[in-house]
Amino acid sequence: MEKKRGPKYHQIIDAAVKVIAKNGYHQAQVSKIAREAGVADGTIYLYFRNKEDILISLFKEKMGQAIEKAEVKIAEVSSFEEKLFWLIHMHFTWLNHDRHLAIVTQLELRQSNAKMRVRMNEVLKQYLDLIDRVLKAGLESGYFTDQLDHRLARQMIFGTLDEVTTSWVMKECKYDLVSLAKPVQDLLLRGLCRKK
Amino acid sequence: MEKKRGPKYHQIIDAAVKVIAKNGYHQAQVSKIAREAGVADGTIYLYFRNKEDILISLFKEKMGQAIEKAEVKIAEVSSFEEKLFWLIHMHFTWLNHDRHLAIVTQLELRQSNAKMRVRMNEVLKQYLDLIDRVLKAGLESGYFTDQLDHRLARQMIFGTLDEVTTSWVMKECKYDLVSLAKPVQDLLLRGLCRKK
Amino acid sequence: MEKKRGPKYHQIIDAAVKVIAKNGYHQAQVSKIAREAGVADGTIYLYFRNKEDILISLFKEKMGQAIEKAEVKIAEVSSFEEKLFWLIHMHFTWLNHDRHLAIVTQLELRQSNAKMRVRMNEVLKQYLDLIDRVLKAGLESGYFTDQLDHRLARQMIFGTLDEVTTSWVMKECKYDLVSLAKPVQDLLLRGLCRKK
Amino acid sequence: MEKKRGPKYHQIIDAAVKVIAKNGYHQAQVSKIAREAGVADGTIYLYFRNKEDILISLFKEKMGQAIEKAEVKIAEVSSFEEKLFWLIHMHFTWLNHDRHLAIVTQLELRQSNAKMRVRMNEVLKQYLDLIDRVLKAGLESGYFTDQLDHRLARQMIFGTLDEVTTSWVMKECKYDLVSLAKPVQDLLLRGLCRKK
DNA sequence: TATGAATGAGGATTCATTCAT
DNA sequence: CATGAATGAATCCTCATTCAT
Repeated sequence: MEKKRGPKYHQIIDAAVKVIAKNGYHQAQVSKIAREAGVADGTIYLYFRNKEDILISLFKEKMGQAIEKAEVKIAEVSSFEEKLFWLIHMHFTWLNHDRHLAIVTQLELRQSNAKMRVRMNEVLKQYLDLIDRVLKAGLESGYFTDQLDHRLARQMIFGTLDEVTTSWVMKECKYDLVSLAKPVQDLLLRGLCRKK
Repeated sequence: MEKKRGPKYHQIIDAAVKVIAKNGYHQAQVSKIAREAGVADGTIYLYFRNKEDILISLFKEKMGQAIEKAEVKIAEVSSFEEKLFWLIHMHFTWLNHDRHLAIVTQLELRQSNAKMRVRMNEVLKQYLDLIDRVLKAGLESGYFTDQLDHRLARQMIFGTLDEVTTSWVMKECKYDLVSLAKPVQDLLLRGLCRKK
Repeated sequence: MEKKRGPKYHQIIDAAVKVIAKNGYHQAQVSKIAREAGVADGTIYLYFRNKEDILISLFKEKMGQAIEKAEVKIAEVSSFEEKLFWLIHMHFTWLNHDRHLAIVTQLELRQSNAKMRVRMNEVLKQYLDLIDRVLKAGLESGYFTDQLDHRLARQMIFGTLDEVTTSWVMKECKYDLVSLAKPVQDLLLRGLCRKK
Repeated sequence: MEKKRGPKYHQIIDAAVKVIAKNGYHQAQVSKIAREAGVADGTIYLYFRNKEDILISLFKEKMGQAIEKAEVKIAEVSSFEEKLFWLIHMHFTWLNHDRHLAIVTQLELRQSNAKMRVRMNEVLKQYLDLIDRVLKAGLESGYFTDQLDHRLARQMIFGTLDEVTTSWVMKECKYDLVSLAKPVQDLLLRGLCRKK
């Protein structure tokens, strides 16, 4: 039962983002999302298999767009340092731009159950793959050798970006996230060590 | 209404860890926890205000113990590098040792609602403070200068530890977490850069 | 959140009367009422805010109808004695006609908590106002002067009707209540005194 | 299993009155009564079979005392009018004197279930018998003839006293109840009719 | 396509009562 | 006599999903 796309598909996803950001994950009932989207409760089920499917689709759509944009930008630059910079920059720009979405991905969607998070990780996989490709560029350009544990490096990058973003959201997005791109890049490249 | 401590207090907390790890957050009914603890449902409420209070107390107890142990160990060594190493080592040891607890803290407890997470963050605050103290030692020893953004550094450390641990849990704890302490320390200290 | 009216609204109220009369106030679970009404448990909540709201609505609906009918009849006659007679007659007819309702209003609904009784008193107020209007007619027609304490008179009338009805219900409605209308009117008008 | 009397018996009953008056019937838990009485929860059960038994005993003790006093006073006077007056006077004096008890008997105890009210009615029976004896005196003295329905007369007297008292309690005992004895006697004797 | 009324499963919590001490 | 820790039964309400229109 493949569900349809149509104008209402995105209408419902955007309504979901808005409703979850405003009310929180556990107070985002299907009927509220339907009302926000301006459709009947039942209509939701013409476009999505179930509630879970709305959230997965939401994550897939939004994340997918972000990854695509990042990929394009990263392909435009050649050095590892620049690629890493733009990875961070695009990540921050993406969430800095849509605060509702930031709340939803960093705080609310994490309350979903284990089963859903497995499915969201499948989406996240593409992002991790992108990080891997950036790292591979670093290896190939000789920026570092394979003494560097690839998997750990990826986890440090992702973990840091995620934590920085989450902290920003929990501080109610009071400061500019994008301006942190450069210092974060620097931190990831050189670590805590600052000896000359 | 101050609740009692007693042998059953810890009995119930440990039962909660086991039940949540096995069944998942949303399938961890009070009656299941009571049965696992070998007490009546009502007995739970002689020791905890409500279900939420069990989970908060669980987090507080377990996290508290871990932080205490880490603090002791960190105080025993003097250099920044060693302090950082033991911070990581203790973090990994803690969760490597109790896989049920790892599942609960890394995956299940994150499904709790906003109100609960605020209260859990209060506990987490102590851990972040510990990281801050370690970083301060680095600053004072001249390992790095205050050109390093303290807050970002803390977020990198915590984000990395958290992501490494979560990945390990999601890989079903198939490898030894503690053996990652050294490479992670190295990664955090020197960053991705490996040029000599 | 204004609740709907519809055929099911009255269906549920009538089911509540039947279930409460048969099982008693504290044994009248929502699921029993739903089953009796032939709807699902959840449907109840499309028509009523909560269980309390069913009971308040029940009282309001039934009492409201009775008061309206009594008012019409009382307006049709002109003398104070007749007005009083019809007040009593309508009161007795109302409950004599629906024994389940009699049990519910005289015995079961009185077990409700303080908050509910305050709300039921608001409904009862309309009935007391009706008694007051009847008494006012007696005053204006010169049947009695204002040496008569209005409030006490109302309390005697209401207290007597209530006690007569409750006694009848507790005697399991074994005799005809309506036939008591005339003797009760006589008693209220002339008191215990029977000297000529 | 006949329960013991002792100093704590009355201590517990008085605690029950106080707790019910302050917290309401449904918030008067056994443990609250025990605390107020200064005994352990379990001690209650050395003196009473169960919670119901406390309330029945409370009603029986308090009502019994009131009836006894009323009987003595009524025996001292000879005319029907005087006997009726003292019946009313003693009823009002009793509750006017102990406002907590008034709240408990007029409002709170009525929330008890059908089974309990049957048992309370057995106690009340003695009071109704007293009214009957007063009425019998009226019949024998020729104050009225047996054209007067005895049962209805009793219901009017009791219903009126009860309603007057309940109204007074609901008005938070703001006026003096005892001063209503004379007007109520007058009302019951002569009815609403005031023509000469 | 779209609607929205109807469904019904599922769980935290209270509190009267017991009984080992 | 007295204690008080422990027991465990019992129920209202929400909300994702369906299906007749």
